[in-house]
Amino acid sequence: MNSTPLPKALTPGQAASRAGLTVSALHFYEREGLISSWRTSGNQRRYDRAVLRRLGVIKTAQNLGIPLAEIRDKLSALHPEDPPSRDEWAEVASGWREDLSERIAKLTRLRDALDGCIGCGCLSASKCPLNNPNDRAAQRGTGACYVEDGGVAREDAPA
Amino acid sequence: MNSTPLPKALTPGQAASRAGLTVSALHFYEREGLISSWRTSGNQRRYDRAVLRRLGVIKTAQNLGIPLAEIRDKLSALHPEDPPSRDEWAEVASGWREDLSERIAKLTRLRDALDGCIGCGCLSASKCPLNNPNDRAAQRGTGACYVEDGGVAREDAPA
DNA sequence: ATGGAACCTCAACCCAAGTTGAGGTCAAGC
DNA sequence: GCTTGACCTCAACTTGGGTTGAGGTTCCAT
Repeated sequence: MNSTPLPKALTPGQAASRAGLTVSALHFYEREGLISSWRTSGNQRRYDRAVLRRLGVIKTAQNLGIPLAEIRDKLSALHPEDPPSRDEWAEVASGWREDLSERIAKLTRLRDALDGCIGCGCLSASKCPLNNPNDRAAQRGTGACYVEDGGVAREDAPA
Repeated sequence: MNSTPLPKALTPGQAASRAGLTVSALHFYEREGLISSWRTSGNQRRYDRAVLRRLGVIKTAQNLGIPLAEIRDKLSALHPEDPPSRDEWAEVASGWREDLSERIAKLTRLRDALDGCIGCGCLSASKCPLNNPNDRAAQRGTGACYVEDGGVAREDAPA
């Protein structure tokens, strides 16, 4: 049962092309502790097939905008090595999902604000929720950062 | 009507704090051609109040994830100096809006894929649309990049 | 047994978007 | 008239996510 047609190990080139990455990126990830490999007698890297899963997770998370350092942490929290259990993965993925949802919500708020502004030529008007050209925001702490975390255009309720 | 309480020019410190930025960022933006200033007899920068609008646009666009170089291009296409017309602004903003919508759509697709995966413990399964652990993607050109532009989980239709 | 592809290490470089620091000037209040 | 804080320039540094290149080795097919 060990004579499967699937090779047990991947060379760097195979791993890279299958993962849609470059070999240098693989080296980089290894240096950064995101993946691991072993060496042949000739000092060449070999990757377990499971590395493809890991690389998939890494790419996905990067797509989500998660920095590598956090990916590494989550990944290493998951398991010292080898396949994560469903529960472990679910927990990590749920965290990322929340993250994602927040980012979607933020972008959506931005888009709504932008929609309003497109119609109203708001940029030069005095009440643009994106923009605040009129200094009133200066009263609210440092900077007129309406569009930062948590909401756009909360210009009402100054009290 | 010219004795308004509003000062006609802003010092770097004022501009920075009103815009919610640092003075060094203002310098940087000026070097990069995103904003402009004039100098006092003592070589200190002064900013027109309109710079706050510009900085607002810049921050907004950055929030949208637009790189400074593109912001600069759009901004300079708008007008050599001074207030953009409503139409000009509308055009730029519409472009950004589309951009934003695309990004929202992409993140939403990702989230949906992630949702599926959380439920199914997919990471270790062989058909994860986020992840593609099973090498089949290697058949489709370079790399198993399901989650890139245009869709997630197009694993069907291999022909 | 040899030529070329794929691999190795290590250091240097790249980009964006700024920040930090040194060394010097300007402006305002007491 | 001096101190203090805001300002000036210029160069170097930072972080993140890698890429590029030099110089050398290994593997595989012919």
